[in-house]
Amino acid sequence: MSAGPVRGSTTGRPIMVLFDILGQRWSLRILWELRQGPLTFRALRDACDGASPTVLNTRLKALRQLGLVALGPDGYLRTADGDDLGKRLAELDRWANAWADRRDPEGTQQS
Amino acid sequence: MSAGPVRGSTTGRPIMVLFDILGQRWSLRILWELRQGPLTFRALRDACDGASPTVLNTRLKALRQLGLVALGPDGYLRTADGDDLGKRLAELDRWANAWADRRDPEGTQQS
DNA sequence: CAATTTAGCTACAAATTTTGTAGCGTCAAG
DNA sequence: CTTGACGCTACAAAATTTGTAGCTAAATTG
Repeated sequence: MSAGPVRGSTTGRPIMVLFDILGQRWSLRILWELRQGPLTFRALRDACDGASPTVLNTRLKALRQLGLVALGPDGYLRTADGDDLGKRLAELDRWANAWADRRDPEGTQQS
Repeated sequence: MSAGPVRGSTTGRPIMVLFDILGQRWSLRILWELRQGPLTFRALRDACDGASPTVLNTRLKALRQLGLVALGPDGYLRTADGDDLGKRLAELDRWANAWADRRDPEGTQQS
């Protein structure tokens, strides 16, 4: 009943469970892109710079198992918990903007 | 002047820069483990379940470039910004605990 | 001074993850 | 019946991560 290579902590500490999933590519992004309502698998893929369907599906499965995302009639959407977590990401967005400003007040970026 | 395979977004949006680094294994964990003061490279390695020195160093380099972590006389430590970000992780910890409770009120985990 | 310890960090092959492209099976129009 | 959109799988190539060994430099010990 073992299921392949073990990744991440086995302690069961909630924060570690979270780190395990969020520390994989696209997890944070998926949660982020779902902030304004449901997206179909394909729309989500597009929103995520065309992440491969393989990873996308793997992540969605994991996020669903953790009860953060669900698949509804209109596509994938965040659950209440996922939305709650998503709000933290919104705060992170605000923080990141201030942080970037602190590091580069002029905003030296393309376009 | 290109530097190998490109990873993550090139938009320069701060939140994406953050997602890029945090969405790699060990990044969140490193920031987390540094919450109570400096740790030497080796101590940090131990704290992170023995993450390989290769990745650890790669992450530390990136985190230093982003101004989130620095190397002081007593080892690695979070900068003011890193500490600021770290506080969000502490909130995330609290959230994660409540979340886990919601999902499993009995707390079916070892010790 | 020489031996030991501790530090940060590099080398490198094996293992695992991620990418990119193609396409399947289903279902609802047209 | 054809078309199009849906969720999703297959699979090989490319990139990342792991694990172990060990290097160089600076303190510390004797």
